[in-house]
Amino acid sequence: MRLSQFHLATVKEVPADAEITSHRLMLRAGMIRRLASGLYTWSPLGLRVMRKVEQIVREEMDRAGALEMLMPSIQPKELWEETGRWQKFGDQLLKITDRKQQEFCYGPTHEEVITDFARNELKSYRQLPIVFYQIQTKFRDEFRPRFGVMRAREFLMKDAYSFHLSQESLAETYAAMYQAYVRIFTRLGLTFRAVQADTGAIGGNASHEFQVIADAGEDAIAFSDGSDYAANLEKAEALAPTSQRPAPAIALQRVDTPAQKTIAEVSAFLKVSPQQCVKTLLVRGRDGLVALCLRGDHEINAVKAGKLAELPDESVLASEEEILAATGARPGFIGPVGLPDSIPVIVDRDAAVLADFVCGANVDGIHCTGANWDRDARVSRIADLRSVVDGDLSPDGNGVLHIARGIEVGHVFQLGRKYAEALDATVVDETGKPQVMTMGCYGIGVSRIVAAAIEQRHDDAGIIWPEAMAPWRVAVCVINPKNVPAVAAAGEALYQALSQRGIETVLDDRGLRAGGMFADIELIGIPHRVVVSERGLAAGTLEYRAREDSESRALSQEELFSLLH
RNA sequence: CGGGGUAUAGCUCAGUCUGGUAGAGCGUUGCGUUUGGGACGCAAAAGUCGGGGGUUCGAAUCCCUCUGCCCCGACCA
Repeated sequence: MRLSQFHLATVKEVPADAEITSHRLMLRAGMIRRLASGLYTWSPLGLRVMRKVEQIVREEMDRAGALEMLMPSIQPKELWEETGRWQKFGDQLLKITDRKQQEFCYGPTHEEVITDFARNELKSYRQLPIVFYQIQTKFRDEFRPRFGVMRAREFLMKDAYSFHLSQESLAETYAAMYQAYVRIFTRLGLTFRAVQADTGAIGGNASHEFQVIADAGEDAIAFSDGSDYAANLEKAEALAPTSQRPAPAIALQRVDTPAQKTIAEVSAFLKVSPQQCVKTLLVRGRDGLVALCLRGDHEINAVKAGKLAELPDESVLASEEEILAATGARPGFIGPVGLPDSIPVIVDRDAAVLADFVCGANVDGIHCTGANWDRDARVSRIADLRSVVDGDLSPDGNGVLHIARGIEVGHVFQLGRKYAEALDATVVDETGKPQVMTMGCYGIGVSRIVAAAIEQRHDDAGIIWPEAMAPWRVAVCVINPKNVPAVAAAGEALYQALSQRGIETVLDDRGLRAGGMFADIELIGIPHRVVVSERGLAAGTLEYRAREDSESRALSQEELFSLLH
């Protein structure tokens, strides 16, 4: 490609509200332009990068035996009512009405459509297992679109769905897809981690997220430094402490804490560590209020709480009025000592081994010291309630956990029979009896990968693409070609020679001054740059610089070709 | 959904408090000088000041209303 024939649209200024690096750099490089909230136009430059990602995804899915197809982006309401998701998906589902007043949605995902396809197409167990996939635009009406294409409403996604007669078959395909994902993200040149994920309300058997490690990531992940263990923070188990609870050593006392409500305030005021305090959360259970007790330095894990039998899937904190009515005290002074018997007290494993701890006294302005379980406070049961923290032991017994930020770019999921059951997707088995199929689903956020790569690889000058994602591998920059015909000719010849060797090359023949040319090429992240100049021509060398290097070096044409081979 | 902010030239933003003929930088066009890290000079084009309503002799500026966009919050005791 000759840049003089291309629409390169770099800009110097970017809106103040473009907050994260990848969003700013994509705008500056002219890869995307915003059309409306969460909607972006991909320029020729941006699309070149997205197509690179798409192609690697496609090749690896094909290699893994998945079959590409294409489903409509618009889906009929009736199908979504069959699975109950027309209501359940909520406001993120963009609903549309056609001129006949028939209702549709713009697909946020395609379980309904593919399962409908499968129930019509698949009749016999002999056709299984089978994996279908598509690469297609999705729409989710996000509550808060932000960070450019990282959390856009419209985005490009690869979604795959597998169909099986047995759980064993699903497990095999799941493993194959997992391996395909490892290949994809490795080929893309990204630093990533496959982490165990919570299966959520769908309740499948296994799920992994593929997370690109980056500080701007929206997800927290926990990983062991002594093993392969890695899990989403929502899922990571906090091991039970090995120590036994000490015997009570001191008597229960009530002390005045007139204005100390938070753990930080109480522990500072009473000169005890937060680890020696118990914090109590009152939440609305399935049947009245429930108390959850944690060590003062720990945080509640909402997903773990949601799995308790006493609580709904999404627990909600009690209001100040409810708390006052139930305990006689305001938030900040609640504790397990002297709670009404009607409120179950569920205690985190770590809080349960404390003795002589500090907690709220259920009287405004008063806390207890020297409190002890059983002697002073009921324990209905002990559970894992908290999020793990840096330094916790790994649940698999090997190493210590660390916390990192990640960007979720892929998700593999053993779905089970939920959708096949709802849509009655069956095949006949060896005995001729109909069996509901078992399913898996496997997603990759193609457009998000582009942003995630920039988040992971950039410097002050701009983007640093991994070779596999770069819009071009090599840029040939010619200095002052208009005044020096020999330089123009040499640049053209080098461009032809590289192109003929199958090396994707862009020729910067715009005739810009050197500074402007270099700034653009660095901003758009081309991995290799070659400068053709009067100076180099006289010396008989080319000036080469890798995007990641800070110095140029002189190469002969042969050396350049072998380097780029 | 709750709270806050914002909307002015193609882009990024001043001007609004204190009403009085619409501004800058970047970009664009033309001419000239330049040509190895985002050059310089001269000239030029370019805005229903988000929409509607009101107050006023007079509104980008004050008031009401609608819309778009952005930020913060949704697990804190």
